[in-house]
Amino acid sequence: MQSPASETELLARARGLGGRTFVEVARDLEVPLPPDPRRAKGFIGQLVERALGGACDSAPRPDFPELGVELKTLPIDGRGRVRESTFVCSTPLGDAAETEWASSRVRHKLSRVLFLTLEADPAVPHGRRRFGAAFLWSPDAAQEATLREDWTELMGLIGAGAVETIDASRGQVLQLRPKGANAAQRTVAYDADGAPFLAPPRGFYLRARFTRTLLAQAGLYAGS
DNA sequence: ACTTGATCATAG
DNA sequence: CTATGATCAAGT
Repeated sequence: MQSPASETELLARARGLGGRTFVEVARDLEVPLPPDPRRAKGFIGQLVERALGGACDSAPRPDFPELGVELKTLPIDGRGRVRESTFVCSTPLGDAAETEWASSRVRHKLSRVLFLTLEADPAVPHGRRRFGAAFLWSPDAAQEATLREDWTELMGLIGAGAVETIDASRGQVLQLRPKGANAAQRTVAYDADGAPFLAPPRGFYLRARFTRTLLAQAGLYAGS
């Protein structure tokens, strides 16, 4: 699959997946669908990247580098509501931690996003679940201001050596949560005096409450 | 129903 | 180990 030449083409391809089941798309790409979804959490995301002609590696760049577009799947429950938060990127805890919102990875990741909704109703067998609507999003002025506030607060605490005081309840739309293989994983962080210590790796996530508003903004809100 | 903390797979 | 892709599952 060639990479899409424009946003229009990318969006058209994504919309072409709408209504199709996971098994159908996997079969077309000649990749087997893992038998146990619990052990294949990111599989559908990877499948969609391939189906749309995006980058299939794990390089720290947008999924569609020429277009500057990031692809995110959005799991939707039986009532049309977003079920899960959306992972954005890992959180820099090291001595080279970012200090400017304008050059932050969060801002770059979220500058242009293609959301593809998918069925995530436990009542539907995994293979029979279908892709849904797709829409492109960039933060408007108010959304960007809120993201910047959250990011600045969280990174400020990290810069002050207080990463361990941060829990997932902080942040209006952006939150910090563990992001690792398990709770025992550690990465290097720095305390207020600049001394290194080991801390669980963290990641930035968009709250489901927030992506739900994006769905509504796109005219796709099906909940009550 | 919803959130928070924990976890799973794969590539380089 | 870090990055990518996320969802699971316990607690409230």
